[in-house]
Amino acid sequence: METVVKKTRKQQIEEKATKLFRQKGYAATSMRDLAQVLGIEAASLYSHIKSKEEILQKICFRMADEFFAGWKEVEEEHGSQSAKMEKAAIAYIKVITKDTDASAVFFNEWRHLSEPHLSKFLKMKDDYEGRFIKIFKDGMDAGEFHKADEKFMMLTILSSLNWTYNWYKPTGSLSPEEIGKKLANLILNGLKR
Amino acid sequence: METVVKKTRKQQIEEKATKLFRQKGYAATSMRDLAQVLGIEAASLYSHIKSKEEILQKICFRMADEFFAGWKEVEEEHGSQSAKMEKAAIAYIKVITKDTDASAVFFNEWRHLSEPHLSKFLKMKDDYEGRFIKIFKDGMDAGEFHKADEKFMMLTILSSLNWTYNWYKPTGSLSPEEIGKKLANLILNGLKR
DNA sequence: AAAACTTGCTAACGAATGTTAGCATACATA
DNA sequence: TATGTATGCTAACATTCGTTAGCAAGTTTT
Repeated sequence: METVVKKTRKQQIEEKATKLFRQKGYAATSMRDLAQVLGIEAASLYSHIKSKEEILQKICFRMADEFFAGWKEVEEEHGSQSAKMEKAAIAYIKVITKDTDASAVFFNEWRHLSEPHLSKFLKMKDDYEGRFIKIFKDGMDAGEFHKADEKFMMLTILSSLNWTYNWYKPTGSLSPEEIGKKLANLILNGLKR
Repeated sequence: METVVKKTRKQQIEEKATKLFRQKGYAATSMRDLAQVLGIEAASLYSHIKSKEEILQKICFRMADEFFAGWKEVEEEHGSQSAKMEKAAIAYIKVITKDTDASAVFFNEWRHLSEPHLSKFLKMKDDYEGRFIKIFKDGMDAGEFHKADEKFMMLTILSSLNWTYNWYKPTGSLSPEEIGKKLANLILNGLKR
């Protein structure tokens, strides 16, 4: 006997909007596009939401919150920086794979946020990236990693992790944990054998 | 004595459009925005271009052509797959860093191409990615690389390379060649020492 | 000097945009 | 039974969109 969780209309709107924002981009998605997918009129959307941008804000900040929540697991790791790195990758990939549509919007559409939301968003992004940088820095200081520009490292590695939303399929052979492990391993040990 | 190359109005339009498409996205950039940057009326643009999308097409396919042209250098390399990999990374980064604005548009705005341009574009993208995949496959077959999913590899590595348009500054300390080398090295040998 | 090309303008077009006002119906709660 | 809440409609709004028509002036080529 399955429990059917009743989704509010507002939730349905946000879900469909997320899909559309990913497919066509935020700016190219009209409220009439969105309404059509739901089988209602565009004006009816406004019984449930305040504005188009409100939906984007919800998506972006919910994702941001989840990334920060995922970092808890990283903080519990007190071993090597490599181990920390792996934990971070796994936590990150878990969040992305849970909702690839929302991830795509998070990564690509945040620039359409208006102030002050945009500034708040960018501050959170900086904060998060800083945590990654610290792992590299600590690893280098401890002699565990090659000496290198840690910002360069962070950008390179985060870009690999970020990209997973583009190809991850829940039906694929790799679980999110496995993907995180493999990516961390590739980054730490390289391609060569 | 410097030689001033005269730019046609059409070239100026394409340059400014590239910048705007990168900043605001294709869909969110209006012809009036573009005209304003150039100090003319929106309607005047049409003395030089056929449509808004024509500009996007120019940008996307010029970049694609440059990536393919850069592959010539890779084909001249007949050493190890690692050496080939490095050549490919360098060629790739050279193209990206030559015009980061156009690169950003190339990577993020191609979905706004209409048919049949979209299909042509995707076919070129597939072709190019296939060439990268082959390096990994050959490297694995030759026992030079760890055994792994080569498509996974390609996606991971290309995403790192692609991302450079986001942070490269011509005034920075690293030349495009150096960046390509460093990235290839990071990928091949990993972070660990 | 004539023709062609470049560059720009004003005015306007039809379509699409996000959003509001005002109203109606069903359903759950008091 | 009365009331609030969720859900939806039609009609319309002001604005913006990409684009075209028609014209004019300056510059280059013939």
